[in-house]
Amino acid sequence: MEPEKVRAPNIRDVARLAGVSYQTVSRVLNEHPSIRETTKQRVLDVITEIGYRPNQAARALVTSRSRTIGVLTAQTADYGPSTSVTAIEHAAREAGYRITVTSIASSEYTSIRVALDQLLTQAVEALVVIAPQVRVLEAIRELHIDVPYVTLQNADMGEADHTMSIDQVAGARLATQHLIDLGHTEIMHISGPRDWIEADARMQGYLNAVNDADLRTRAPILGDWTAHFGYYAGLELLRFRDFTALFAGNDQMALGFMHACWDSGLSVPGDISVVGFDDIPEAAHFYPPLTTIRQNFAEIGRRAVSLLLAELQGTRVDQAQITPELVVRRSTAAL
Amino acid sequence: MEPEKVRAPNIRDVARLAGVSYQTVSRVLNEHPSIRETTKQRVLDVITEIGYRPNQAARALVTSRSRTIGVLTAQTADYGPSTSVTAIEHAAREAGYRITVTSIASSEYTSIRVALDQLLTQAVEALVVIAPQVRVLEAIRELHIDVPYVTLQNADMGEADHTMSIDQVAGARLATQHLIDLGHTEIMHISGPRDWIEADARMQGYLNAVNDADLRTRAPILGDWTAHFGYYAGLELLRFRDFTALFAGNDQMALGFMHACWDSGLSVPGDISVVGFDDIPEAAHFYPPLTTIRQNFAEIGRRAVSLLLAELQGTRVDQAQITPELVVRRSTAAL
DNA sequence: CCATTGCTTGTGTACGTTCACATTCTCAAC
DNA sequence: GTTGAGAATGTGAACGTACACAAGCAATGG
Repeated sequence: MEPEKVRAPNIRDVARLAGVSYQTVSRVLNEHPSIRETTKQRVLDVITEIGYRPNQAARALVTSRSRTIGVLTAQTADYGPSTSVTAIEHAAREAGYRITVTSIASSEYTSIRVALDQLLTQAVEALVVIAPQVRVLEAIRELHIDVPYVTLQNADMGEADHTMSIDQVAGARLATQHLIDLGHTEIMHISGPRDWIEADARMQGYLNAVNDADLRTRAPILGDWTAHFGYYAGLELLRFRDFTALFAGNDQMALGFMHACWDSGLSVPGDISVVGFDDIPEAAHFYPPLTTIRQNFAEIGRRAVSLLLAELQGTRVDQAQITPELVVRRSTAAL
Repeated sequence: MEPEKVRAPNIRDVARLAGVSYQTVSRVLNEHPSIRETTKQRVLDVITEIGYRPNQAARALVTSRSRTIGVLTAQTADYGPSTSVTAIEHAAREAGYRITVTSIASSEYTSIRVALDQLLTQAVEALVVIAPQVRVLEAIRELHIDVPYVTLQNADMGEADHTMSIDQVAGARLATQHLIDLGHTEIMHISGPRDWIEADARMQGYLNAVNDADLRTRAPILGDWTAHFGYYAGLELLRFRDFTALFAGNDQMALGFMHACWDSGLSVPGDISVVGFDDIPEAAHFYPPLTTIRQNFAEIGRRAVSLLLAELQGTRVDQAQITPELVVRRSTAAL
C-alpha cells in the first residue's frame, strides 16, 4: 500500500461533491451572473473543503490567455528598477495577472534575444522593459513581437505609444538649473551608459539647461551607474579643478564622486556642489546628504501596468507624464 | 476581408509541413534519442521557418509540471534580496525553469497567505522564501504546502532540510569580534526586525561574541533595516555616550547611524567605530568607507536553486554553509 | 391553460501537448 | 530467406478547463 500520489482535485470532483455539473462549477469560478445563490454557496463550500485550485495551465490552454505580464530587466539590483518591479507585481496581481521576470546578463544582442525568446515562449500577454532600451527596442522590432509593451523610462524616440514616461529631461533640467541658480557656471555631468534611454534623456536635460544659460558645454562622461565609477571618474576629473559643480546621472555615482572629493581633500559643498538623480532612500544619509531628483518609481510601475491592461482591452488611456521633483539637501551651495 | 486573427502554429502544423507525425515533432522537441538525424533536421527547419513555439500551457497540462519556481520576497528593493532573485532567475533558467516572483506587502498573516496562495495556484514546483521567515514558515506548514522549499537565510530552527544557509551567526561573530579585537568593550547592536530569521541570527552572533569575551551585554535595538531608522536610533543612542562601537544589522542602518554621528559632532571611527553587514556596493564609498561583512548573495541564490532542483529529482545534496567574510575599511579603529 | 421570456443548469467539444501502446522499417545473424 | 531485435515512426488517448449550444424550469402575460 504505497501512499500513492493523490491527484489534485479537479473541477469534476468539485461538481460531483456539490451535486452539480462541472459547468456550473466553472460558472461559479468565473463569476457568471446567472447562478443561484444557494448553488454558488454549495460549490464554494466544497471548494474550500477539499482545497480545490483551478488549474491555470488548463485555463490558459483553453482561453489562450496566460494572464502573465513579462518583465525584462537589466541584471541590476538597483533601487529604482527593483522598486518598479515590485510595484508592477502588485498592480498586476490586483488585475488578476502575474508577472514573470527575466533579466539580461549583458546588453549584448544575443543575451537580449534569449531573454525575449523565453518571455515569448511563456506566452506573456504584455511586456515591460526596464533595460538598456535602445537595443531591446531594436530586438523587439526584429522579432516581430506583437504583444503590447512599454518601456519604463522616457524615450524621445517617437514611440510614445509604448513609453511610460517620467519626464527625465525635465528632471535633469531641474537639477542643472538648480546649480545654475546657485551661481555655478562650470558644471560637469557624469551620465549613465550609452544605450540606456534614461541616461540619454538626463544628458539631454543637462545640455539643454546649460545651453539655455549660455554656459560652457562640457562633454559628459559616460559612466555605468555604479558608485565605483563615480569614484574613479571623480579622482580623474578632480586633477583639473576646472569646475565647481557636478550633476551625476544617479545617486550612486554621486556618492562615489563625493568620496573622490574627500579623498582629494575637497569639501562638498564647500568646494564642489553635487546633485544626484533618483533619490534612493540612502541619499538622505550620505555625507553630506545629497541634493537629488526624486522619482516615483512605484508610480511608474503602476502606470505601466494600467497602460498595458488598457491596451489589452482595446481602450487607450492618455498618460500624463510624471514630473520628477527636486529635493534640496546639503550637497549643494551657492558659489 | 478582416486581417483575421491568425492562430499560432501548433505541433500538428509543423508535422504536416515536415511530412511527419505530430509525435515525431514532439520527440524532436523533447530530444528523444531514437530519431533519425535527417528527420530531426527537417523538423527543426520547419520550426524555425514558421516560428513555432511549443505551448507551455498545454505542456504543463499534460505533464502536470509547471517548470516554475516561485519566489516569495518581502516588498523591499534592498541590494541583497534583489541580487539573490536575479541569481535565482539565472540558475533556474539554465535548468529550464522559470521563476515567478510574488512580494508581500506587509508581514501580516493574511498578506503572506494571499501571496502563498497565488504561488500555489500557479502550481510552482518549488519555493524560495526571502522574507520575514518566521511567519512565512508558519504559514507554509499551516497550508500544508508540499512542494520543496528553501529559505534564503540561516534558520536555526531544526529545518535544516529547507534552509539555504549562509552562516549569519558566524558573520555577526566576525563583526563583533573585530570590534573586540580593536579593544572595544562597550559595543551596541542595532538589529533587524523581530521576525526576520537573519536578524535573529545576526543578533545571536553578536550576543555570542560579547558573552564569550565576558563583556557587558546590551539589549539590541530592533530596527527595520532602513537608513532612516539607523539615523534616528543613532540620535537617540548618542545622547548617552556609553558605548564606543556599534554593530549594525545591515549597511543601511550603519549609514544612518554614521549620519547621526556627524550630526552629533562625533567622528567615525575617532569616537565611535561602526561595522555593517552585507557589503552593498555603496558601502565602500560611505563616509568613512564602511567595515562590513560581505555576503555572496548571488551564490546563495544559485545554491538555493540547485538544492531545490536536486530535491525535485529525488537526490539530496549536502550544501556546505557559505561563510561570510569580514571586509575591513575605515569605519573601525582601535580604541 | 398555453406561449413566451429570462434565469439556471447541463452536454459536447476544443485547446496543444505528452504518454502508452502499436506499428513499420532496417539490418544483422542464422 | 526467415527471424528477431532494436530503431524509428505513428495512433489513440488523456490532461482540466471554458465556450457554444441545448435544455429545463419558473414566472409572466394573454
